[in-house]
Amino acid sequence: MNISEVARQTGLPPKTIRYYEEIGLVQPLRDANGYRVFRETDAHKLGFMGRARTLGFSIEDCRTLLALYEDQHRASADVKRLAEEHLTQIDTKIAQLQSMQATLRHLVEECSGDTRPDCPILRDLAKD
Amino acid sequence: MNISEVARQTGLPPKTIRYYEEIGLVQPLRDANGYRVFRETDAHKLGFMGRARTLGFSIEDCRTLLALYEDQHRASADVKRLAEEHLTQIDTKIAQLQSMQATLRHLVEECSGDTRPDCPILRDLAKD
DNA sequence: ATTGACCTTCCAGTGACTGGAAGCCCTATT
DNA sequence: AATAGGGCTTCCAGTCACTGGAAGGTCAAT
Repeated sequence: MNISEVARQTGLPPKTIRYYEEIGLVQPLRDANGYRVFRETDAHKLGFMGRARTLGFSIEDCRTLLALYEDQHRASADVKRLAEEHLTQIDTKIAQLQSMQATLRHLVEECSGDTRPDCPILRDLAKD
Repeated sequence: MNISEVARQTGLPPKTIRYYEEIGLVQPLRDANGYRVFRETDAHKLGFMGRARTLGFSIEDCRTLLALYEDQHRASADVKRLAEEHLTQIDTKIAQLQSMQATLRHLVEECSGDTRPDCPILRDLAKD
């Protein structure tokens, strides 16, 4: 399977797949012409990566998750802990964004948004 | 005013302040010994930057906001538009994170988190 | 033989810092 | 006067996860 076919199957861009090879996440074979040859297992790993990335896991977390996936003797507790830590980070991030959202929404509502220079948004940013 | 004093006043790390000078956001004076000398206006600009960054505006947006702030003839509509666009991006980001959060929360709940290898999180990531 | 779509590698850039090394400057103490 | 410490300077490299682009080899069809 060539890179574009794996890209189609996984939804990952070829560039990203090459990058994942570079950082050691997959080791496709090579054809006589130098082209990468992906096995089913490679494609599967890359699909796994793609879904884990979609859930916001970092590359290093994904690496760990892949290793756990491939370890028959893993404890689900290890997976769960990783997921819970990540979930906590997501919660934190959402809270931060919601705080920005609330402030900004309020300021935007206050702003007349006409041709006059007076603006509560700038006033807020310029406050001491 | 030396850099550490401005850092204290604005809450920005000295490194960040030097970086902001490097990209042309402030132009502090220089003392005979080469030390940066910040005026009140510099400190004020940096405080403005800090608050705008806290609201999640990109550096380029901050640059625009600063220019609008300094333009006596600005229209508040320009400020409002920028803020609204940014708000939309925040909304989008929150929605994405909430989607991750929901999926992950569900998976974490399903996972027994014990010593057995069976794990719905990995099953989900490995699905076709 | 040529076209055009693949594939390859390598290098640079993104955003917004952050860490660290090497070295000058200032003040206070010995 | 020498030294210790802290603060200041510049410059370089690293972060994260790609992404864009250049230069060039390969393949299938015309």
